[in-house]
Amino acid sequence: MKTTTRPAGPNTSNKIAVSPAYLSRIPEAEAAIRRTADRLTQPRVAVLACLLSLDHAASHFDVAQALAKHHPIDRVTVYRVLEWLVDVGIAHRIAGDDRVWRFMINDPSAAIAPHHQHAHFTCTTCQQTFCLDDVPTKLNFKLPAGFKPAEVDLKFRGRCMHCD
Amino acid sequence: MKTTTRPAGPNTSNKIAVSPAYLSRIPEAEAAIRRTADRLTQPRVAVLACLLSLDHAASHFDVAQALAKHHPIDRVTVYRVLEWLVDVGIAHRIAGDDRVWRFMINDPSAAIAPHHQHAHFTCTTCQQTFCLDDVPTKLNFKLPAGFKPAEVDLKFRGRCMHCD
DNA sequence: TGCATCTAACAACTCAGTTGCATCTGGCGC
DNA sequence: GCGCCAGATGCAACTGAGTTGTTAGATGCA
Repeated sequence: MKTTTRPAGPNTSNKIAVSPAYLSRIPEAEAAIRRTADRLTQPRVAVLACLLSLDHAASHFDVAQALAKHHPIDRVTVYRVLEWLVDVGIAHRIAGDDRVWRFMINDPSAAIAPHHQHAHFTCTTCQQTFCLDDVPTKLNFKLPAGFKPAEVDLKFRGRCMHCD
Repeated sequence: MKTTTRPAGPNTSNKIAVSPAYLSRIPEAEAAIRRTADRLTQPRVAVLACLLSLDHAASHFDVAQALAKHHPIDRVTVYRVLEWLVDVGIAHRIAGDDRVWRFMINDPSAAIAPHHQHAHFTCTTCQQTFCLDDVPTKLNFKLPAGFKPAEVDLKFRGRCMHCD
C-alpha cells in the first residue's frame, strides 16, 4: 500500500546503511558549531554531522531523509539550518540543474570559505555533486569587452569515480 | 484594485518600450519555424520573435510579460513553446541561481547547437544572463582521478556592459 | 473544403523553498 | 540549581516555477 515504508529486517535494504554514518561525526559537528558564536542545538548538530559524513553535496531532502530515523527534524528547520551553515561559513550551496539547492561542507584547509571559488562535478549517472577543490577557477578567461566578472562557477557533468 | 494593470496613457511606464522590439522579428521567427518540420503557430512565432529581439536570456515570465500586450499567451503554452524551441535546437536553456530556467537563441553561426558548450555571464546588478559564445570551454582542465567529464558549464557573475 | 492530427488554453496539480506565528529551549545571570 | 528570554524549532499556510491531463481549437494536407 505505502511505497516508502520498508520492513525493519536486518539489512533488507541494499541502499541505505543500517547504522547511519553521520552518527560518528556528531562530536566533530558539535565542536564546529561551538566555534561559532551561535547556539548548539540538536538540529544543527544532526544536520552538520550529516553533511560531514558525505563526500558529495546533499539537498535539503537528502539531509531530512538521512536524519529521519534517529533525528527527525522538521523540513523547515532543515532549510533554516542549512542556510545558517552557509551564513556562518561552514558550508556552501550549489545550484543544481534540477532547480534544487545542494549543500556541502567547505574544505577546512581552505579556511573561511574563500567565496567557494572551486569547481563542481555532477555525475549524470548517480546524480551526485562533488566539489573539486583541486581544480583552480582562476579568472584568467578572456571575456568580451564590457563584462567585468567577479566570480566564476565551473561545473562539470559526466561520470564520477563510483559509476565507472 | 488590481496590481498589474496600468493606465493606457502614452508613456506612463519608463521601463517597458511602448512598441515592443520583438514585433520586427516576427518574419525572422516565422522563417526559422518553417525550417523545422513542425507547425507554424501564433504562440511559437511570438515567443521566438521575443527571444530573437533580446541580447540576453529570458525566463518564461519575461517572455509572457513581453508578449502580454500584443500576443497574450497562456503561461503553460509559453513553457511548452520554450521547451519545443530547445527540442528543435533553436534555443537553449540556462539554469539560474534563482531556480528559474532562462532561454536564449542559439548562435546561428554555431549551427545545430553543439551541446551549447559556451560560457554564460549573469549580471549581479540587472540580473540578466548573457551567452559568451567567444569564451571557449575546452575540456583542458585537470580533474581528480576518477572523474570523467563529458560537459562543462562555465558561469560568470559580475557586472555587464549595461551596468557600469 | 473536409478531416486527421497537432497545438493551445484552462484547471488542477507537484514540488522546492519561504513566511508567520506560537511554542520551546540553550545558555546566561542570579 | 532556578528562572528568564533571545533566539531556535515546529507547524501550517503560502508562494512561485514548472508539470500534467483534458478538452477545444487551429493547422496543413488530401
